[in-house]
Amino acid sequence: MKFYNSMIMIIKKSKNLDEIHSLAPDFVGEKEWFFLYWIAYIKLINRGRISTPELCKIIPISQQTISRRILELEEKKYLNRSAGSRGGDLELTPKAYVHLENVFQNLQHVFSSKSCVEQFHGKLKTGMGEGAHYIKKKNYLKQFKSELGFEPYFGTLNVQVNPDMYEFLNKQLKNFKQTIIQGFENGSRTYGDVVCYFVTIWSENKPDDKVPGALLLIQRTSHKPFVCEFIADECLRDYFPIEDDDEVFFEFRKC
Amino acid sequence: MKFYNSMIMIIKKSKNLDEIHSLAPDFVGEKEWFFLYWIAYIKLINRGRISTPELCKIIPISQQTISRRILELEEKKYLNRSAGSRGGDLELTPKAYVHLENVFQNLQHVFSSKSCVEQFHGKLKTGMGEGAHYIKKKNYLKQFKSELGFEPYFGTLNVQVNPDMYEFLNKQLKNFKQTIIQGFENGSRTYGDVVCYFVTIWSENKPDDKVPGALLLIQRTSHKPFVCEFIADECLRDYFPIEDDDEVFFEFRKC
DNA sequence: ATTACTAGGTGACGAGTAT
DNA sequence: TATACTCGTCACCTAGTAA
Repeated sequence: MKFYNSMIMIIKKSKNLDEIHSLAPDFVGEKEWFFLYWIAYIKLINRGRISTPELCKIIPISQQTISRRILELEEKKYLNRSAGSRGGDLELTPKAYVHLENVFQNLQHVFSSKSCVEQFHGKLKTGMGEGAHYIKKKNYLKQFKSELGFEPYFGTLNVQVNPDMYEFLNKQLKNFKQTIIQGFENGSRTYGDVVCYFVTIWSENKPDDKVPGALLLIQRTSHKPFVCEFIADECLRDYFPIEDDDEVFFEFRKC
Repeated sequence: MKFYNSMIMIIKKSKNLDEIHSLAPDFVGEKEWFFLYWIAYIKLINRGRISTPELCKIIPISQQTISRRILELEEKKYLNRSAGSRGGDLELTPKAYVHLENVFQNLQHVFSSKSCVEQFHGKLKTGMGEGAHYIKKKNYLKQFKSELGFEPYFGTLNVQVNPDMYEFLNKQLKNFKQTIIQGFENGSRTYGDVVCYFVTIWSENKPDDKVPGALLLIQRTSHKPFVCEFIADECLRDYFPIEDDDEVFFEFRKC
């Protein structure tokens, strides 16, 4: 239980108002925390005085509420307004930074634990055959076999994931096990490196039949955003079987 | 302006409700963000199913509101509840992690900018003379002179800062310029290393007369928490002059 | 211009309770 | 046990406006 304490800077509300004040005269709620966060961030880029109408343009609350919130937080010693009225220079106290830092540290834990999202999914789409074009090259093929442990089927499985998932996936990629297939030159054309991530793939049809494969990041292709290309040692379309717009699931294999 | 965008995941409210829904059907407010944050953190330590009454013990909101919030966030595709009712296993979607990560990244900016708090202050207190005891040792004295550029006055200035400031100061210390004075043995006793941070010190009396000095972290002393010991090349008590409980200000010299 | 007070309307919270 | 509904209350937010 004490483990949770650092996370919760908001003491559980009680029916008795006096009790709140004796327990937490400097109570900070969600809204107040965000206000401090906004101010801290704004101070990074805009040092100096900011008026409440200016803040109002940036922060999604009204000028009146901003004014009230500043007064409250000043009262509770989270803010100092060095200059008098007329665009006073807001400053967060160390007390405020301690609150921001608590959340920051917890978020560090969240994002440093690699597997905060374990499964990804998307819809099967028909690719342009670009991926297949690459895979067929003997030079790549040899490396696939040695690096991935299988000789891939001559075609890629194109899975379109939603933008948020794609964004998150991209940011998390660095945490996952990868291998790089070296590029090469073939007369006139240059074939770039291919980054492969080790994944397992499955479909709704056979949720317990997870097939090992690889997610490819072909460096030089202009592959559409939000589409991931996968390879495996057989034709997954036939294996599962699946068709366009069917849901495809995948997860990264542990390092 | 576009610089601000990543910070604001809460679209400014509008009078027209329809407008909100067309602009941001998946609006996440402060409370909702914190809810996702709490769930993310709880999932780190307690993988598996959690019931709403259990969450209620941890999160400072009622079971009813937790239930309602889960439904809302499920509706907006921030949460998935894999199992049916009866303690369903909550899971954040990548969309939710993107929101958490935005705030996380902004906090990284806040805390990586070294000088988010520039000035510290506290009240002058009379020390136990422990600091002075150390400074008098010739072995330390020599090093102070070479490392700090001055021969310190035979006594430390003890400044008591409030707990929040002390906590924040401690966490931020690693960002500041320091030098280590090597410890030594003197027959029976061992004198530990002393970490010195380069600071400037001033008082309310002479706000423009900032005196260079050093903040000492004497490794082996059991110096009271929340008290910082400073040295300078003269007796600061007489120089300013200041007495017990007077406010003393200090800031770290830039690297 | 700015800050901040008052007043009024609304949305959110939690108690009680059905399922 | 659990989840989630209804409903009364209240806190909070914004508009208007004073200073």
